[in-house]
Amino acid sequence: MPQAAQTMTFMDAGHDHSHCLDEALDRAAALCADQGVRLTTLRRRVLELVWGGHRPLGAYDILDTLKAERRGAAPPTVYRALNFLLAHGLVHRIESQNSFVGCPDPDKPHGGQFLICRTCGMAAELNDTGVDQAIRKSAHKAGF
Amino acid sequence: MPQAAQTMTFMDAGHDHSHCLDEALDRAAALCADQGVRLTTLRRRVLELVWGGHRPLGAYDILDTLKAERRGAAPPTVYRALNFLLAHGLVHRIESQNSFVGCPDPDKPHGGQFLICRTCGMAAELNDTGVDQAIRKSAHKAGF
DNA sequence: GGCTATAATGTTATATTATAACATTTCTTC
DNA sequence: GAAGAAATGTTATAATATAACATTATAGCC
Repeated sequence: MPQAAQTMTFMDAGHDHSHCLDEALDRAAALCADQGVRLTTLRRRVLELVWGGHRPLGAYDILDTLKAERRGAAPPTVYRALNFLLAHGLVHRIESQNSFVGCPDPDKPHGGQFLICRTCGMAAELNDTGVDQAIRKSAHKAGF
Repeated sequence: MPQAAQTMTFMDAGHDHSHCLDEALDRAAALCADQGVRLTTLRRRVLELVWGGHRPLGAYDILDTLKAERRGAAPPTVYRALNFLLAHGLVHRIESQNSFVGCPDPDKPHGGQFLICRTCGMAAELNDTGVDQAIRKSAHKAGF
């Protein structure tokens, strides 16, 4: 729900992001190995797509890409992979958009707020205990 | 997205909420009059249902009730009324649930966070500038 | 009061997002 | 390589939401 009040300008031109993606995939692989769960080809590919789209992707966007790559990709194909990635903190779901983004920091626990640019759709994950603390404090006040 | 970490107990027994509902409807009517927009019978009824359900209601929950009351209620009937109410700050949408709640304080600007009880589904609106401030601060840090 | 423009609602169809249920394949472990 | 578990394939359908156009009601004006 938190959304940026102002537009945001990115300076992407000329900057190669591919190594970021590789890093993210490597960290994901390591994290899964640690946890004894399997980052299968499909799951890895979905994670790659989520990361590769430089903004949040809908499940059916991902599905469209998968369909072109493997025979018989269907909604459950995508949703199962996404649910796995969500469960292990590798992606987040942006509820206000029914869309998914890669988590830049899957190792650390964090609160789950995003800033989403109204103009370009880009999302940045907030990783700042201030917001969590304020929520916690407010929740306490409200009797939760 | 913020959710209560703990369960919440309500002491509803014996407490008559009907006057709260009346008050809410009266305030809504006043607010619409101020803004020169029409709180029609249908919109008022939907607001009443949203408030009357003591927890967030889905659009199709509302639709089911409406269907029993007026011939020809259909999805657009509900969604149009809800969109009107949303636009005028009379209800909020809880994105994580695709559900709707009455806004207890439609006159004041506020940030849109909710605490949602994991056990009973009850939602309480946060109205605390601390959270907004923390988000704003964090957004600034992130370059938004 | 009747006329007109606009807003609201009715109506039908369909888009979008997500899951259920069961079959098949793949992987791990022994 | 056989058995059990996990993952994926496959088909169908549920749940949420909107598009598009027809009809009705309302407000403002004469």
